[in-house]
Amino acid sequence: MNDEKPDMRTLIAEVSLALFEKRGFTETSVQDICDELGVTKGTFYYYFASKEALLMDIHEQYIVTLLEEQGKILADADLTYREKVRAIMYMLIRDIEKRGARGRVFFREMRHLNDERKAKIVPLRNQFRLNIEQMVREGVVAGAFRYTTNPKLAAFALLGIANWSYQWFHPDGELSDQEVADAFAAMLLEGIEPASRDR
Amino acid sequence: MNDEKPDMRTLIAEVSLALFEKRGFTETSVQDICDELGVTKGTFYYYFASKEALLMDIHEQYIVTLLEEQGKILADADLTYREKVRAIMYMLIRDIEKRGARGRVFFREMRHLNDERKAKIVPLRNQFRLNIEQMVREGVVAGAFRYTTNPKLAAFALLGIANWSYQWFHPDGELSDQEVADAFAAMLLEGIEPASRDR
DNA sequence: TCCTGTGTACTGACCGGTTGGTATGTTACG
DNA sequence: CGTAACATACCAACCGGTCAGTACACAGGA
Repeated sequence: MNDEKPDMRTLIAEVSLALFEKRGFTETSVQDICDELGVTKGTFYYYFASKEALLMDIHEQYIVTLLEEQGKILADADLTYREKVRAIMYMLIRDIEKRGARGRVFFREMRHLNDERKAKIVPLRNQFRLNIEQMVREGVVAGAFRYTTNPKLAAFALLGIANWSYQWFHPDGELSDQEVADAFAAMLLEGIEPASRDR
Repeated sequence: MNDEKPDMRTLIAEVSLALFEKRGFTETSVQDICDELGVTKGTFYYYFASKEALLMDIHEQYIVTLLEEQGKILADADLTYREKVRAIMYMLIRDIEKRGARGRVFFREMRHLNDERKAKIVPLRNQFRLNIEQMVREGVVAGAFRYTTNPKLAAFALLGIANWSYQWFHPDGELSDQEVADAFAAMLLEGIEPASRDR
C-alpha cells in the first residue's frame, strides 16, 4: 500500500538497521551503508545530521511503537489480569519476528547515544516497565495475583523472560511464537511445580 | 593474601575489564588502556598478542568459573530439585555482585571474538544452559516439576530472569541478592497466581 | 670485587588503514 | 533560474599493531 515512495531517508534507515544488527553500530561505517545502497556519503549526510542521529531515529521509532501497543493491551477492560500478562508476553515474543532487528539493535546499541539523546529514550523504556509493574500491583490488590508478589520483581521477571528470547528464539524454529509465549506465561503465572500441595 | 604481585598482565586485564564495561570493547582503544596504567602500547603488546586475545582471556576465565560453580550445585545429591533451581538462581544473581563487570562484558562483547575463538566459548555457554535443561528434565520425570513443563523453555526462562538482572540489579539497592533470587525462584516454581483453584 | 653476558620489561616513534564528517561541485527538474 | 538531490574529493583524528632500541636486574667467571 505504502511502498510507492521508496524515499531515500527511509531506505537509508532500513539498510542501516540491517547492517547494525548484523555487525553492530560501531563496526558499521557510514561508507558501508552507502555502498549497500550504491550512493555516496554526500547523500547520507544530506538526510541525516550524523550517524548517531540515525541511530536515534531507530530507537525512538521502536520504543514509541512498543509503548502504543502496550497501552492498548493494558487499557483493554475486557481482559483479565492473567490475560494481560499473556498478551504482553505474546506481544514481546511476537515482536522478535515482526521487528526483530529493531529490538536487537535497541537493546544492544543504545549506549552509543549521547547523554542528551539517551535522556529521551531511557524514560520511555522505563515507562514500559513501570506500566507492567502497575498492572501487577493492581492485580495483586484485585486478588488476581498472590499478595506476596513483588510487582517490581514480577515486571522484571516478565521482561527478562521475554527479552532474553532475542538471544535464541527464531520464529521458524520448532515452536511458534504463540506456543513459546503461552508456555512462558504459564510458567510465570502458575509456576513449574505441580499444583499446590500445602501452600 | 595474594596481592603481593600486582603483575602487569593481571593489571592490564583488570583495567581493561573496567573500561570495556564502561565504554564497550570497540570504543576502548588500546591507548586508553595504556593511558589508564601510565604505560605505553609496547607494554600492552608485550603481554597480549592482540586486543582480541585479551578479550578472549576475560571470556574464558568467566565461563569456566561459572560452569565449575554450576557443576557443584547440580551434582549435590543433598539438594532437591526445587533447591537446585533456587541455588542456581542465587548463584547467578549473586554473580552480579561478585563478577558483575565480567558478566556484562561477557554478554555484550562476545561477538568481537573471531570465529575460531567464538567456537571455543559458545559451546561452553550452551553447556551451561543444557545442564539446567537436563536438571529440569530429570525433575519432571521425578515428579518434582509439572509433567507439562518444557525443560528447554524452563531453562531459557530461568536464564532470562537471572541474566536480565544484569541490566538493573545493584547489590546495594533495597533488596539483597538473596531476597531477589528467592523471589525469582518462587515465581518460577510457584507462579504469581494464587494457589490452585482447580488445576 | 669487578667485568661481562643475557633475558626481562618496557619505551617511543612510526605505519598503513579507516573513521565520521565537511566543503564544494554538478545535475535534473519545476 | 533556483532549488532539491545528489557526487566528488578531501581532512584531521584515531585505530590496532610493529619494531628497534634501552634500562636494569642478575648471574657467573676471573
